[in-house]
Amino acid sequence: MTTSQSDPGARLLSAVSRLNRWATRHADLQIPPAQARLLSLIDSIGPARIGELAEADHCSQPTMSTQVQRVESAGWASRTDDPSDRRASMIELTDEGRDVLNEVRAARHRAVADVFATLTPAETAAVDQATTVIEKFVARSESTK
Amino acid sequence: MTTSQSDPGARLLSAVSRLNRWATRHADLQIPPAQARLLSLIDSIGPARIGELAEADHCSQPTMSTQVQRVESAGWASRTDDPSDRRASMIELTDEGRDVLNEVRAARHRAVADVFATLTPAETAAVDQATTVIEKFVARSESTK
DNA sequence: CAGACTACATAGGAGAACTATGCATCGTCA
DNA sequence: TGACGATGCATAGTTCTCCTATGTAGTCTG
Repeated sequence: MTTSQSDPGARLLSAVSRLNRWATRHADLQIPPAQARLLSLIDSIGPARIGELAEADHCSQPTMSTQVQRVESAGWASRTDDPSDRRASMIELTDEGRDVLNEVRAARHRAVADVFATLTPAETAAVDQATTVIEKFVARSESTK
Repeated sequence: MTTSQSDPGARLLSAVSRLNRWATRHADLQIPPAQARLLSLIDSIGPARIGELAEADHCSQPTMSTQVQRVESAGWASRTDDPSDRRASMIELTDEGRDVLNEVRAARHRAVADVFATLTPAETAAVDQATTVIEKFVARSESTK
């Protein structure tokens, strides 16, 4: 007997959790996943404060503090004082950080390449559309708090 | 300056990692995410051995051993001896486990409900298709090893 | 300008994952 | 049939990620 599995939302999140699990194990990132996510985030929302990064990543501020310290001590990001608020500082990628991020993206690409090759054109299109919707989904969920 | 972010595969995995992060924080699951994932897995592939579960979840055997012990001691799964191999045992959901799983699915549904309400019909359709493709994706990647 | 608020850091703990390793059972083959 | 490698699982120890609670320094406001 199987419990009901019909709700689209539950199904999506379940599938995403599983794909994420697969990707974490399969894509050989060289760096911890959370740090890869952070580099990608800094790259996309530009120089930002710790609090802004935490909100955008949907994690707590202390968690982001720690992660920033890690990527900073690895030399992948740097802080500059926020002239308008001496408590805060702006986090941005270093050149080395950008290199690492590009390597992360290459690794992700390599991870899916084999499977992508087996997809039909229609499925490839669906994946592309799916990605766009998911990106919009996460972005929209920020305002929904 | 922004590094290139055009590769479909890298983009998909990045988006998925972010949505998963959002879901983990936002969906109030009551139980740890890995255990939720395990209940869902046991439900979908039926009574199975630890090794089979580990492979299907793309995790190591020791990791699955520990997780099974947790859901077992919580009363959500049970073991029965595998008659054909005394080293192994079959893991299956208990009635209570099914109840918990249904609650997990309800929580996931609640988590996305607000955002789903803001999607256009076309986007909803895209999400639905996306889910199907992702499920296929993960399933197919099993054979690609 | 005192007190509330804000931005970040630190401390401490739980969960999830890994590799390495040990033990019991299984299968096979001399 | 009995020894030996292979297999299935458990345990140990470590790393990473994340949380809440709390402390501290800087900012704003009545």
